[in-house]
Amino acid sequence: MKQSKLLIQTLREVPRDADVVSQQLMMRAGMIQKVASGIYSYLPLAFRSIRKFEAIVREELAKDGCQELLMPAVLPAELWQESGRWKFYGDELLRFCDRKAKADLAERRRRGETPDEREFYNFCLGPTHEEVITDIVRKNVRSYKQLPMNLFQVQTKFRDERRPRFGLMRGREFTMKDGYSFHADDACADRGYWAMYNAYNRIFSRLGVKFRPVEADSGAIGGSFTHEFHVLAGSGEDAILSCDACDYTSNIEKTEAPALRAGVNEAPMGLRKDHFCTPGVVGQVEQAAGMKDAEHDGMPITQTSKFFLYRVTFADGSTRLVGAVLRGDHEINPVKVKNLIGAADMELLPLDEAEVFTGAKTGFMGPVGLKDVQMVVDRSLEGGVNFTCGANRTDYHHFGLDPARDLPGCTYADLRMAAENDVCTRCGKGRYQAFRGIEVGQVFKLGIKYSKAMSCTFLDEQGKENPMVMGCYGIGITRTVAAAVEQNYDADGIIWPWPIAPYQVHVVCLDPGSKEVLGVASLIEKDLEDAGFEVLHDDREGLSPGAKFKDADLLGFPLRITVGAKGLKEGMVELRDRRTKQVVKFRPEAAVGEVSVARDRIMQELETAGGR
RNA sequence: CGGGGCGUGGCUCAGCCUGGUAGAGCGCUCGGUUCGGGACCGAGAGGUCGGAGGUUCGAAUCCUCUCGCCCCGACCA
Repeated sequence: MKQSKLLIQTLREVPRDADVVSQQLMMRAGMIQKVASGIYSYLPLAFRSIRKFEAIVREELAKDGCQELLMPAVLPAELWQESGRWKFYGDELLRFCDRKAKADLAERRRRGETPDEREFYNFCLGPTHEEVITDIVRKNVRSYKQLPMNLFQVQTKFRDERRPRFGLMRGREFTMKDGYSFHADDACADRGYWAMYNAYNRIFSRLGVKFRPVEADSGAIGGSFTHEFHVLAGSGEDAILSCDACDYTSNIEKTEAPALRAGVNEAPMGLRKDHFCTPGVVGQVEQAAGMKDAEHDGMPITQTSKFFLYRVTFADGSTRLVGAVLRGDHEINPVKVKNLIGAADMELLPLDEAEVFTGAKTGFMGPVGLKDVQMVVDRSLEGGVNFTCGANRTDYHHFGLDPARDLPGCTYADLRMAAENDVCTRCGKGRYQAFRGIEVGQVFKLGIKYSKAMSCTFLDEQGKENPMVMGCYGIGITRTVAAAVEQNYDADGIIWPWPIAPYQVHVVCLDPGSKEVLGVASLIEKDLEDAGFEVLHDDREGLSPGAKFKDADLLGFPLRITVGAKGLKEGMVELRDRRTKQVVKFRPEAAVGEVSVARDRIMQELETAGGR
């Protein structure tokens, strides 16, 4: 491909609204262009990478007998009402009405009524396709003999994010591979789950990026389990903890935190109310220092406590106040609290309400003496005594808190955020290491949530009707490509992993004005293409070598071949590795051999560096 | 949704405070000189200053409303 004919405009400067590296580089490299907030056009170079990643996904899924289909992007409200998600999904679901509903609405208005427009919405843009696929399967699959079945599509999805950001990584419109499996029983669904888990490992290994499968929170859906696949990158939104001794790797939202018992060797004292006064906003350090009496001249920070008041909402709509108590030096993990309570939704009680309820300013709220609050206590405090806590009186703290005595009926559980260097709860030997990750894939055992709600059933060997057991499996295609950039770049630009590089070799002709030089470059281009390599030939005239090199670095194809009059005087051209910057000189006719060797080396490096 | 910021040629920005009929750099076109890490000279094309209303003899500039975009937070997977 001749670069002079390629639709591309590289930018020297960073577009103002590009905030993350992948977005900056991909915009500067002329790969993507923003059309609206969170909505992008994929220009030819980006589209090539996207297609290549899709091809990897398709190939690996084919190995597991998955069948590809394509469902509509525009979905009728009825299906979503049937699963119950029409009400549940919130504003991320972009809803609208077709002309018929619009006419009905107009008619009602003409009659002077003021109907709620939202009630006329009868379609949405699909953010995911459980409903549609379940509808398809229930209409076409009746017998256990047809199961299991695994179906997927690669499709443009739309989620109306409140705040689109990070370019392709959190856009509103994006390409996703979403797959769904249907099974006759739980054991089969588990096998299907692990088959996809393995397929995803193969996919991301082939992609050539560093990644981790991590255990993730599955929300309040009981009995289900899930793994997320994360591309490791410093700019990742998710925190991941991974044991340095065993395989345990999990999203920090879910990571089990070891109980770090404190206050267990203390002689219990009574609860000393309003024991010390620390005017102003008080931190844990001041709390620790304030714990003084005849036996104690201050206490370690591990003897302090902190307190959070949440309002939780249950699936039936009822609400309750929940108080969570943690050691002062620990961080709360709200997901753990939510799951422990079994809440559908949970919010930190707004500060003004909390102050009215407890009668104290922030920093001085505590669990003692509050009525109608369900108390949950982190297990690090279990069996311990002589903690501090807020006194529910501004500027005052209690000393001598004994949860067992002072918080009757409280529940102990793991409520804190695990931290780097905590001892692993699985093996008890290793310690957690922290990573940042970009979630690019997820495998999820759905169970019978949708098949039950939508009557997706089959007849088993006994002729008995059962709901199918389902799994769902997603890969954010466009997000993965962005994540690959996020992980692979330097000061000069992108460094594409070979498997998804838009082109593999960039032939840079420094003197396209010279027939001889251009001829050699074109010959190399042809030889390489004939040998199966993907080549972009920078044959643009009137640019200085420096400008061409800068563009080549920015575009970041794995290999660059420089063809210039200077080198050709000695009969040589140069091959340069984008990542290592190493250069080898060779004769033009040896291009295919040199590039093949370089490719093999790069792929070798991917295997050892990528994946686990 | 709360808080903050920004909308001026394709891109990055100046001009706004203190109203007087629109600029620079990059990019693009043409001609010429250059040519191994973003060269130079000359000549050009390109903008209803996000939109609407108002104040004024006169608005990119002041006022009001509105739309869009970005950041932080909340939310979400």
